[in-house]
Amino acid sequence: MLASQRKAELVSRLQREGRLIAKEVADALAVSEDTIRRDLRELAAEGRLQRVHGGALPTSPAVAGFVDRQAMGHAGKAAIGRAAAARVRPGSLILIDGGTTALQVARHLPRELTATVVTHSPHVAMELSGHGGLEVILLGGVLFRHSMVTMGVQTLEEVRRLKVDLFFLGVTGVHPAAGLTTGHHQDAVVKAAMAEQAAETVVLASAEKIGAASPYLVLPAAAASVLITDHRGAADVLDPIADLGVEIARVTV
Amino acid sequence: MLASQRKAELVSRLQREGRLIAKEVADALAVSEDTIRRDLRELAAEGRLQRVHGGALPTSPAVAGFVDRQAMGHAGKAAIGRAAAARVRPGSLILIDGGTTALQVARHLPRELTATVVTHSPHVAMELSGHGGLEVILLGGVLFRHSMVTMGVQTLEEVRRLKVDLFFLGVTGVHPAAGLTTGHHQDAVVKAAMAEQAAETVVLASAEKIGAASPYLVLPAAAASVLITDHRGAADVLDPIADLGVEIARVTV
DNA sequence: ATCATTCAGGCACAAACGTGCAGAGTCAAT
DNA sequence: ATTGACTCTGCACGTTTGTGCCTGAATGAT
Repeated sequence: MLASQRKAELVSRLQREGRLIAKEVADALAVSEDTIRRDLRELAAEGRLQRVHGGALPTSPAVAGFVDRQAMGHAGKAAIGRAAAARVRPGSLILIDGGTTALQVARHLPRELTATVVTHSPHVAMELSGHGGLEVILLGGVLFRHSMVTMGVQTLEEVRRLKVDLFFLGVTGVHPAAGLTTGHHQDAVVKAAMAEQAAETVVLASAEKIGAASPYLVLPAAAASVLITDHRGAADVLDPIADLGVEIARVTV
Repeated sequence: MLASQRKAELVSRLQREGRLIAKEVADALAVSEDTIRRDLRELAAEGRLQRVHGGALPTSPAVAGFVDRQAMGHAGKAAIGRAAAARVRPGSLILIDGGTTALQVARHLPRELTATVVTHSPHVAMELSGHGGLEVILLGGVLFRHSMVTMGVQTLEEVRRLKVDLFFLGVTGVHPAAGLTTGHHQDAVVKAAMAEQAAETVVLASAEKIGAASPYLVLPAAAASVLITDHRGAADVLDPIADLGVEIARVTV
């Protein structure tokens, strides 16, 4: 493997995983830790990542608030994203929600995958611009700053014209009684409309969202096909949801 | 084997495998590494690949290509962007094209400006997410990788519903006879539709585009209201355009 | 406070590099 | 056919770069 190729791989891994551990990647790429450390040092000098003891972290880029959320709990979200991406079948039509967890799904779609991806998140769309095999369709509408997705009647109208195989839904609360919830009214409406058009809805929920409830209902919990989470607590929190017929997929960081 | 034939083979291999190792291909093509190195050096000089220690890598397309273009000639484009942004009146409804120059317009919009911005570029939309006073409307459609804008019937349909005050148009050629031109058919159609809906069309053209012509016509030069450029050559290149009734705004870096 | 891990810098070796040069081939003019 | 100019290729040379190992210092966890 070429040195510069290895460096590119490091950057790409960092973006996908949200962190790098020198020892791990040295092992994975079959070179010495010294070499990795040198690479990391040089990449840090170029400002392409931030060096920390034991490995490296991303250099926080542009959109501040959004990125902050991205940094927190990144390892778990990356694992959820990876597990979710593995469920996409070649040739299928999928819908990806906005938000940091859904963005991780986009990041983990295989480079060679051939499929059509619909999203209302410009962030997701741009992330996928590097995937040559994908057709990316962006839903229009009014840009909603907090979560960086488009919204409004235009978005709704476009969603309602679709019929997709798989919808990756991000929510801020998953509760057996309160259902799948989010913090914004309009957001809830759009998400619900998306789920309506999908054969299967895959819910992405990092650990802290399990058992939580936000003000606006997207769907009753039973409407989900699969729940992917990195929750590692007692099983009894998830059992009531499983009892509703939802497949629970637990991932580990 | 002919030298040029060998070079073509190198490029094709690189495309297939994503990387070239000098030693490997020297072996495979039964020539010395010196010869391969020389070939790679020349191909790199032509910009057909990127030379690295040990071999070569592709000049990364898609995102990288876009970023590269962003880097080049940015001083002039920034000045154009600033001058263009100054023309936006508070409370107006404006349309911003995709492309690197148009992105500079977005960058230079005053932070406190209150207005509505419509764009088909997710890049522009994200750039504007920091401007609290703006309502940002993103046009949906199929994402076109080369210029990172949405396209297709959906985009066109949405454009045709609009009536805007100002349209900032980016083109790759400005010529008194050939008109305002761009390198892609669909792109030209969308740009034309946008201009159709705008009371005024402001053309953004960095110096190298003046006097140039690309294959697809967007509009006749006379259809522009204003041309903003950092061209500093003899005035006689711009005079024929001014004679068509187009206001010429020259900026300096 | 102790101990394992991680780090930067130095060293040595191998691989890859650029350059200059010479032989082989091509081409056009004679 | 011969000549001379030119290009392409491989080889030899000394230089640069990348890598792994080592050492002593720094860091973080216990």
